[in-house]
Amino acid sequence: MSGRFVPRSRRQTRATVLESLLRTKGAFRTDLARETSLTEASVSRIVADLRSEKLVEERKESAPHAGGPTALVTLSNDINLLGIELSNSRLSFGVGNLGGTLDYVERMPASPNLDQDEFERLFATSAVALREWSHARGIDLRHAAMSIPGYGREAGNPIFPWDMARLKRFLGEVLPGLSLTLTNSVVAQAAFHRYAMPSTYGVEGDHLFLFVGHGVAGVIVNEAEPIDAFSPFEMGHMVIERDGLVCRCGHRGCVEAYTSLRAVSTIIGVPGNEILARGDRFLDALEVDDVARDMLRERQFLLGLALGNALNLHPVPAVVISGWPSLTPESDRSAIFEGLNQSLLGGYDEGRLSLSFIAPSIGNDPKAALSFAAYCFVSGGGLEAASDAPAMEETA
Amino acid sequence: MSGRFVPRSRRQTRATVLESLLRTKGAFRTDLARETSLTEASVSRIVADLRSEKLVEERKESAPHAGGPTALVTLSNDINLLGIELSNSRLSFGVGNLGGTLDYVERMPASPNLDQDEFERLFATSAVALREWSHARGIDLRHAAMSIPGYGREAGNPIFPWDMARLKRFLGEVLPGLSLTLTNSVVAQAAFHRYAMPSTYGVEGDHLFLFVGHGVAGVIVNEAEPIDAFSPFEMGHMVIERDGLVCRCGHRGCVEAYTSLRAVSTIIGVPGNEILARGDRFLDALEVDDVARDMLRERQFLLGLALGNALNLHPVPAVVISGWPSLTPESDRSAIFEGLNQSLLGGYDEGRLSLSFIAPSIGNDPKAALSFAAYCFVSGGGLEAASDAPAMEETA
DNA sequence: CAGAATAATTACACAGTGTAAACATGGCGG
DNA sequence: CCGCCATGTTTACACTGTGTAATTATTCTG
Repeated sequence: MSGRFVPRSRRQTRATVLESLLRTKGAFRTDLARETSLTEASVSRIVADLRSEKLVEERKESAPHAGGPTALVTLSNDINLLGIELSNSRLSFGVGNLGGTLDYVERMPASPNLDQDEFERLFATSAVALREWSHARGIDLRHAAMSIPGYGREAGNPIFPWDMARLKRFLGEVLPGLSLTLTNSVVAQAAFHRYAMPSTYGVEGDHLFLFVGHGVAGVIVNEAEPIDAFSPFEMGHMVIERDGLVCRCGHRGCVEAYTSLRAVSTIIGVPGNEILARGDRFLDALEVDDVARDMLRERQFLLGLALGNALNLHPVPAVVISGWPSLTPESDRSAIFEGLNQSLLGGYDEGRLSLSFIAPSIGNDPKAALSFAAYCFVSGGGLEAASDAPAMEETA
Repeated sequence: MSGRFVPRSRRQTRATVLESLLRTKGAFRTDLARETSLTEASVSRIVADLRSEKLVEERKESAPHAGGPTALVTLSNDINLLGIELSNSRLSFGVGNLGGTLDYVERMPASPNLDQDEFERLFATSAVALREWSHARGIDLRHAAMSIPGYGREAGNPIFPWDMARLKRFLGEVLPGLSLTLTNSVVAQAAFHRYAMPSTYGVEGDHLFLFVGHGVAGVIVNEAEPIDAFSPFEMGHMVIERDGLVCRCGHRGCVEAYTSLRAVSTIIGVPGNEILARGDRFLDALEVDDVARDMLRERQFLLGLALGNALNLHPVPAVVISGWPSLTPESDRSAIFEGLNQSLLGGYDEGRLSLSFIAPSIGNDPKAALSFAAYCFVSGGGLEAASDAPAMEETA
């Protein structure tokens, strides 16, 4: 049981410490030592290192009792990162710090079918402005991350069928000297929830975070693992009804064809963004009739059915759903549980699966990409990408 | 790029070396160094260590060219392990060595509903015989593994709903002083394929190994990861047909209800084990009529559909199917591809997904459990479980 | 302002590593 | 048959990150 000697690389320990600070937004050395499973001696050495590099700061703050810790270690706010976020409706990017504050934002409407040429045209000019802005302030960007819906499939991205090598090359040219990580939007969202939102949802531990928006996808959040190991969970194209509704992917009967924002907006005859904008009471606010309401219940049933199927393959103790179903009244939403009950092995049981809902967060782009950039920077130990270990460029 | 200094624990390096030897069935030191990413100096030290503990041996064997390696390092064959395998039709166990040779086997018929009391009665007497046998030969067992279908679910095992704590306690009492690992049957199968079969199937790299037997389950084999990190892949209870056939799990429309050996045997009116026994030409041999044959095609279509759904959630570049579909003619089997084509995102494409079939291996129990035991022993560095690091008892 | 309580730093020993030099082995040409 | 050559194997050494334990610093309490 004695914590035996298992040294890690310099980069790795630094990463552990920095990641802990990013998550907690500052901690005393004692707590740091506990969280990182290092001795206080090691923490002391590492913090001294990081401080000399101006990656962390210490603010005097004493505990209420005698002999408590004297200073709170926090990440420096002078580290600048770039986040780029592509979504179905817009392209946004911004510069911010490790605390998640955005200092520069630009958002441009974009079509769900934005092609790569258009993107390059759009971004090229903005990138010049961005560079001027940073240059004027003497800001140098330490890392950049771009999140893309559907990113990470071997088979290519079904939503934005871009050439990733070309994208990297392009960004490398437009933002010279800046290390960049591409990632899936849901992974970035997970980073956002973990690092930028103090405690939006009450789920601790491993869980599935599922988005029901234009697509139906999520991410398995494994607390014990680094975020870049999270696997995007593309549930949207599970066929649940043979010869069912036609989906944009070309198949029939996909979950997405039934439960996406687009499908819902067809049912109630209201554009998708308006549904989200109405928030909690959209069914009432939009005067949805009973027929449509029944259909929405049915759709939620199918969502539950598919979710159960997915959980049979990949069991997790908790699921958090974000999207339009989070905005329906509990009585309608119960259809999800009914669906779950018909597919989840052993049936749905509160004790074994905790299912919760959070309101879809809209309009905070590109904070998710920024959070992910922060994670990337930190998980590289705050060192330049070059020196040690395999580069993490290819992070999915 | 310079291979920086990242020491690992003694246990870990030993494990790496031993695992490599287990997989390759012997290697020259140079190759070992390459495979384990250690320097030859380190390999030298570790091999010297292992040799002094009689875990490995060196056999003189020189290369055909000048200055080649002089001795082949192999695992010792004097290390004895116990494998216990529970399946739907029998309970088997045996003692063997790291090379996979069984020196003692006992197989007992058991019902698919074998309950824990019966198991304990069955095993208790055999365990005495086993202990006498080993004692007479001065054999001491270094590790034991038991594989159980459906093992590893948080929610409990739907197939053998036993109390795992009690099972461990029982085995601990009947086989005192023997360290034991429980695992899922498919994980054990993966170990068997990796370590005991030189190259049964031509798949290299990550893949899904899918069994279609009494249940429909598989395992994702991730070459880069240790076997105990493999996740069992329970596809059998994915609901693919709402209000479809009743499944033994109580739900309707599960894959298993359509494609399990039991379902097939119902269609052609022949017991499941006979189907497998007939091998390659069971359709002809059993004089299956055209109606039944069409149904089997349909069932394979559903299997493909479900597989596509599963792969959407968890993409892998290759799938190997073992079970009755492996025994059907290619013309019938093509239905699987049709099903895949209707659910797999982007459709089925040879270039992106390699799907292959291998004959179901029957009658080799408990070799799979033995292979897994070998893996466990080796991945513990061949050290007693006590000393270092978190115990690996809980391996799923 | 002394004492108590805890935090933070530092000296030390240690384990596992890579580098590079020394040593060993077997085939080949003379 | 012998020395050379090419390669494999071992060893001496320096280095890094670690934990332990002793030392020093800080802040509250009485």
